[in-house]
Amino acid sequence: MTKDRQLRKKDAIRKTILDAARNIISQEGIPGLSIRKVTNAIGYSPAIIYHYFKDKNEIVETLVNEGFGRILASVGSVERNEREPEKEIKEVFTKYIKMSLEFSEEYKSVMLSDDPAVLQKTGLLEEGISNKSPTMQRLCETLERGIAKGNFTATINPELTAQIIWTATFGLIIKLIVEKNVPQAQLERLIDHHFELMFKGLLKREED
Amino acid sequence: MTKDRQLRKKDAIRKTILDAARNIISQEGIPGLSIRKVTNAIGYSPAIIYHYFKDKNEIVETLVNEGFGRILASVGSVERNEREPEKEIKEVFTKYIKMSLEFSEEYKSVMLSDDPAVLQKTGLLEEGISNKSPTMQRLCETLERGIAKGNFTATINPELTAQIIWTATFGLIIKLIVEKNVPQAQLERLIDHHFELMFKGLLKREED
Amino acid sequence: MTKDRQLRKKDAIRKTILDAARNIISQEGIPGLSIRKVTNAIGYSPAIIYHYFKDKNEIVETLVNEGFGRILASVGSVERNEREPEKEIKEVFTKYIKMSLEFSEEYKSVMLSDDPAVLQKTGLLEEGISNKSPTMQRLCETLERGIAKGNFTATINPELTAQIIWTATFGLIIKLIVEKNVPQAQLERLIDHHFELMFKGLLKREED
Amino acid sequence: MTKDRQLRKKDAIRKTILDAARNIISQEGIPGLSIRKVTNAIGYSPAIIYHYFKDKNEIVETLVNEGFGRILASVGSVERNEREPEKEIKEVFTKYIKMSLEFSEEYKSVMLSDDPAVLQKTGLLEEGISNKSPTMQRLCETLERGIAKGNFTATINPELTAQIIWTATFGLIIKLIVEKNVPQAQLERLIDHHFELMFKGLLKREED
DNA sequence: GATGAATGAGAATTCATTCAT
DNA sequence: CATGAATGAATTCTCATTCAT
Repeated sequence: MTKDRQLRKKDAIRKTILDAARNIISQEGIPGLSIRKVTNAIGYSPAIIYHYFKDKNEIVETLVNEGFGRILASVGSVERNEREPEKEIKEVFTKYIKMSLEFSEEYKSVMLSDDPAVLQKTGLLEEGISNKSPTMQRLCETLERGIAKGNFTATINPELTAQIIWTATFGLIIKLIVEKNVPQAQLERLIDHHFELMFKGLLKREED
Repeated sequence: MTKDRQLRKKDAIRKTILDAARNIISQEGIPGLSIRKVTNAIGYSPAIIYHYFKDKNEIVETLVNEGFGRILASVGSVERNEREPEKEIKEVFTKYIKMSLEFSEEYKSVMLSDDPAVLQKTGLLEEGISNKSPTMQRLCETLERGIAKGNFTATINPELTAQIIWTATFGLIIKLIVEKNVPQAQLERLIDHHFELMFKGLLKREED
Repeated sequence: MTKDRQLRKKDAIRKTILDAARNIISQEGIPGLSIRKVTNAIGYSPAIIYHYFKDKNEIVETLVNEGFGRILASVGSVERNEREPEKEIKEVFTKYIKMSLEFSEEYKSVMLSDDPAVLQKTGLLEEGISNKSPTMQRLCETLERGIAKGNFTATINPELTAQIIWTATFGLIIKLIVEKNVPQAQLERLIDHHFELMFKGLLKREED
Repeated sequence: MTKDRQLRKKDAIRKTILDAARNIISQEGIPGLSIRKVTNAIGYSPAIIYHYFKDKNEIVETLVNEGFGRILASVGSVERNEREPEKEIKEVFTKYIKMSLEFSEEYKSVMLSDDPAVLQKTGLLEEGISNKSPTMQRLCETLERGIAKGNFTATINPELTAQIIWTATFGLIIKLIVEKNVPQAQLERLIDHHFELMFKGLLKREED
């Protein structure tokens, strides 16, 4: 119908706006985003924004939700590795690091936001989180599987360990984002060493 | 004499300004700081700021150095522990975590700022950082001592390990700050587990 | 259509702004020009300026080019006089003097500005200027023609001579502008005598 | 007396202030002069200025009068040259050019000021000026002497010629000041050529 | 004499937003 | 649907000047 076409067109323009905004954010960060820059980029006038979004904030929020979804989806797509759970963990987090760095500014803003609504999605330090957050649940399961298989130290507390692996990785990511210009080679050395350190404590030892 | 009193008064006002600025930063972050807000808060006219500080940047820098100094001082006060370097590390980082949580908003603002001036002091991912930053240097030395003593795995690269220990701890701190209301008991469990994980990878194993 | 009308309106406002700016410059000189004064004069808010001009500089440049263009156009309209190049020179400079006195305040502001952007257009003392400035080029050509024809002393250096004729005339103009109330008759006597001296020189000639 | 000493000291400080101001003006021009810069330069506080001068303007005026006096004095010191009046003229104006360039900013401001009080001293285009201004009187006398001796063309009107020589030289000076960075060699070529043209004129002479 | 403190006015820009068309 | 025009509030910073001490 005509309505359909209109809706589709409206969505297309929304997308154009979001694309431009995402682009600017990835280059200049969220504080660098301005309506003018967006409309300059897409060849429209500043006023048009308010036709498609309530205000600047709505753009940011939309972007943030989107980025979040994308990261979760990619992480969720990692397949179980029954035999070597540590490889599964490494794969999941490596993907996670990569995705985070790809959408670094969006990632930073979501993850560092203390807006309660956002925190409800991002919080993971509370006791019992593994029963609430699917992501943490899966990580815990993987850890438990590893313990059961004899790959991981039996003494660890799965949930706490999951939380610490997560915060440790999170620290690396954030630091990499903040320091922006870390050369590729150094970045890879850091990531490697990160897992090295995590695992050498995680894996079962002969003497245990 | 009078000069003394004047100097003290000048310092007092500088302090007032810094207090106001610190306060604003706590609430709105470094980008939220503006000369106007500061002078509104203290009931002066904007121009007076330039009587006490060269420019806005000098205020930010002063605050950054101050916060940094406080943390460094506390961390620096930890004594060497020749026999058990891992205990020294644990003590240093425990103090560091405590101090960071105490001045959490300032810590967050400083550590997450990508202002070049700030980054010059907070950056630590670059290769060779252990020759530049005294803090990283000490951490590296401790690691090397631990390797020499046979406490730490000989295969680790001290600088990279120092960086990863740091980023991992940093991630824990930031997450604790962002999630604000983590209960004390959970907080302590997390910190304990953090070191547990770090060390079990760090300590030398029999089979090595 | 509507676009036309809009464009015309936009141009009209640009013109309003330029008029106000020109007015202020006439009264207070280029350094006296400020965005605020302009918008106060036209009853708009300061921000709107940036809708019509990139920045303050663009206004100044536009004005400078405009004034310059007017003078150049009038000077350029003088026809070549092959037989008596000195008459051509006299005519060009007479027109130049007249135009300068007509837009005296703008002329003064522009010609005495040491703003680099302005100087780039008004500078003419540098060696080789006759290859850069069309005006100086034409003057040089006329001088060379005069030498070739045997009208002008062969020993003169065309570029240097062009520069000196220019500066001498410039001095007369500026002095006339500064002293404002020179009576018409005296003005004409001065201009006449100016060319007399330029052409014949002070020293007695044998043929006199 | 004590009063004497006080007065002398007061004068000494006035002089210090003026020195600093002169220095700043010669580097950054009159618009570049600010109370703060002056007091920074002399190690006093801004407020002290108002002890010795009514306001900023009084400093500028004092400087301007002083510079003017200096130029006149130096020009007045040129000795008469009975036999070759053209050499006298050249010497006077060469000295004048040199002095003007030395105190260029002050010179520019005085000479371009249209303040009536200043104009009374600087005006010289009016008919009969040679009976009012000592400087112009002397120049006229020299020209008349030159005519009497047979060195200068008899047809010239001394006063008008004096005025034109003056304005022509003035144009050269102002242009040199405005264009600031004219290299020394080019400057000398221009000055040479200036007198060449004044003395010999553009038109070819039979004796050439 | 001298000054530190303070200010009000003004400088150029930038930005999100509104509104009539 | 789209926009040009306009604004008010904000930004940092500079400057001449005043005044109590």
